[in-house]
Amino acid sequence: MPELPEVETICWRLREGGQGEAPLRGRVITDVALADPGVVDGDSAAFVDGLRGARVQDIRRRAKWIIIDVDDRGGRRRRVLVHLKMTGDLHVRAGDERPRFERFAWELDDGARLCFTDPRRFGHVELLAADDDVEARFTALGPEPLDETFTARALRARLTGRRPIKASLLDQAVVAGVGNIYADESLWLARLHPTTPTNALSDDEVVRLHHGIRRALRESIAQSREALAWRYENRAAPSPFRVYDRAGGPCLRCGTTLSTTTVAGRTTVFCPRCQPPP
DNA sequence: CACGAGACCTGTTCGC
DNA sequence: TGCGAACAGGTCTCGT
Repeated sequence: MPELPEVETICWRLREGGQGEAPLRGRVITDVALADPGVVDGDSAAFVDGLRGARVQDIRRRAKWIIIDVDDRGGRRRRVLVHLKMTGDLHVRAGDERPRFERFAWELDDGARLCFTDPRRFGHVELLAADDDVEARFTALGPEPLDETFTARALRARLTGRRPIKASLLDQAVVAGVGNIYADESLWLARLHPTTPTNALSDDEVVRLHHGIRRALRESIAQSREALAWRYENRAAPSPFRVYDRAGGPCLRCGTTLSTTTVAGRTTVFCPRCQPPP
């Protein structure tokens, strides 16, 4: 499921606790339960052994990656990278719970467990070597769209080629963390048709797109509880999204029926009136 | 080189 | 109600 706002919210939830969960920071991993060794990149035995006795120091996000800093039982700083891909989730559960689709879990010193669940098994986890440079893993990623340094000018500089603008938004080297949902949300806010050639955007359109990306992501993080509840628990609740999953319904701005098309192989929803073809 | 299609997996939803 | 087909938020790899 997760794009930048959902991954950000999961990191926040793990860091701060809440919703019945205790904060993960400071917990010691007493054991590792590996229900599906296939989710571990690299040596799965080293993953289990390297984390046993480790203490969690921090949980961070870069693009759609979750980075967990731990100090292993020898006191060395190690990093765990988790990518949730389409259907992964990471959450703290009571010690006696065994969630459906659990792939691995860390048994914690307070009796709880950090569970990684993923029905589709696209997600992966990796324990980096002690001397591995985390940042080096992410050099191909574009800027964080919510950073102060991500300006309209910075966006413009990366918008090259004549592929559809939606394909560019899905490219993690252009903007890190945007996926199919927030690409559609951003383009609707910017009133841009998803197939507009990237290099045909005017300066004004780039400014609108820059604004749309940041607004869509910021507002989703702010409403993250709703978004998560909608995603995971209650599809009957009102959709927190402006166009995603609303095909066939009315545009929230002009009432025109929202259309779908396929761009870059992905289902794409847009308003044919607010977002006229290029 | 740039771009799109296919592959990776499996659960859920849709249509007959 | 049952069953197969279509579809799903991401990212790599490969072929054109």
